[in-house]
Amino acid sequence: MNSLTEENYLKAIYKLHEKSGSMVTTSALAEELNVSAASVTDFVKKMAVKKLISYEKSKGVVLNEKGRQIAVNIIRKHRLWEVWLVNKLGFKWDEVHDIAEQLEHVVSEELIAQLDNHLGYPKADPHGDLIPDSKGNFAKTGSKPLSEYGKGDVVTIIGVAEHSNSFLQYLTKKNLTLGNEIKIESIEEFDNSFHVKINNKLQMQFSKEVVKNLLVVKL
Amino acid sequence: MNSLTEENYLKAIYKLHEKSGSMVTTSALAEELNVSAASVTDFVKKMAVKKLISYEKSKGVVLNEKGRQIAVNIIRKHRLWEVWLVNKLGFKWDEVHDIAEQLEHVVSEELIAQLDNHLGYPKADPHGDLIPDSKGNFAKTGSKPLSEYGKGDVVTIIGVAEHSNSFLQYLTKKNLTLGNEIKIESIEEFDNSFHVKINNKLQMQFSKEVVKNLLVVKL
DNA sequence: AGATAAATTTAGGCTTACCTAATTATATTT
DNA sequence: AAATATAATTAGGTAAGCCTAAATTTATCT
Repeated sequence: MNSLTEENYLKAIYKLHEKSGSMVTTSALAEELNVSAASVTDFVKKMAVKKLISYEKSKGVVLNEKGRQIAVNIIRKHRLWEVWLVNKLGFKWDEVHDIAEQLEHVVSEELIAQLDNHLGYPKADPHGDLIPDSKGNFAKTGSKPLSEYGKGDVVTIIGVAEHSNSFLQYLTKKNLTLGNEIKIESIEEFDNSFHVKINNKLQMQFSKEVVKNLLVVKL
Repeated sequence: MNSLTEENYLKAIYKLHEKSGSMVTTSALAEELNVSAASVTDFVKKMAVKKLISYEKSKGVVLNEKGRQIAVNIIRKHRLWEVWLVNKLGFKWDEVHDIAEQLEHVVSEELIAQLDNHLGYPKADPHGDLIPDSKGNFAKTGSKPLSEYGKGDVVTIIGVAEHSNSFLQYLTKKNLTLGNEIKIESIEEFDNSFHVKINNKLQMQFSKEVVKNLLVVKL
């Protein structure tokens, strides 16, 4: 019924909307999907006819409920597969994205239900991203970037806001993983870098790029 | 590089060649793939240009080494996924084919290697079909249909020659599974049905369709 | 062997998802 | 507000994978 391409468009619209909070532009979609803007205009018109999205000429698109439902379901599948790849097959968190990108399109409600069960109904994927339930609802965690906390705060890493290999590998190299406790010792005024203490032991320094992309909760 | 369609053609050619032992005809492929004969003619010509197969006009096609390699690799992936679905996710042997049909096209050497390891390097799938190794070699079992044995023979079920839901469900209903021992008590001359004893306990009768499709080995 | 049936191929078209180049609409400068 | 830059759309085309109908080849029957 819905093609691979359609699923990828819906997922991309969802993702870009999360980031910007507003309508998703033709050029943003073209960039995200690596196709020309002309192709995007073409395709979104077709999706609008199917009522998956609302399209306002020259303005952009937003997901309709129907489209959101599909998008969230793909995200659910993607994240469950990532958990499987890491927890059951032994992949690293920076190795699973491309494989999950393929697996997420496999169609079988039964399969996903069984997989979810096999994994013990995980709430989050290996990067700390929440896994929506089969109805499309996300649990809320109240996580914020480390950058929003200040001197003296003690927080726990529960996710990342950036999924590039280079960032994930940086964290791995520094032995930083989800669950680590961070105490903010001081903040450098000049470059907004953070002096922190990890698990009450190791002293470290985080650049502003790092603190922006570490998602944490206060205990 | 190779499209979904191409993979399905190669797999179909492999399968039909296994069955007939000779060149695979246009009409057989059309039937297997649910497309028109004209589409098959078109497509096999393109595959021949890529040297995946040899195509003789109006005669049919055979796989080249390159095409066989791809076909066997897909079969390997299909069967490993079936093992996973049954052994890890709890599916029944008659429920896994369609899902494995999708999973087999996921591209990642690493994934398959890890999956194989996760499953303990199985030699056969849930239907007893052999799983080729990563080089494309099959272990040989010397299994034959039960129909080739005679009165007094004692054999063990190691696979099925027919994968339809109706046959698999028939076996399930009768509580017959791989590993069961069959003793041939007598053969009915009139309709070639077999009187057998299962695991030295249960008396049963098999029609000639059943005995043809049960693959067994003699101890 | 000649006639008929069956299988295969050729010819011409369609749809999907893409493209480039040209045009139009929107935003940003000056 | 006019000029310019940027973004979006329209127009026209392409390749992949399919189709039907017509033509051809191969097989089968008397």
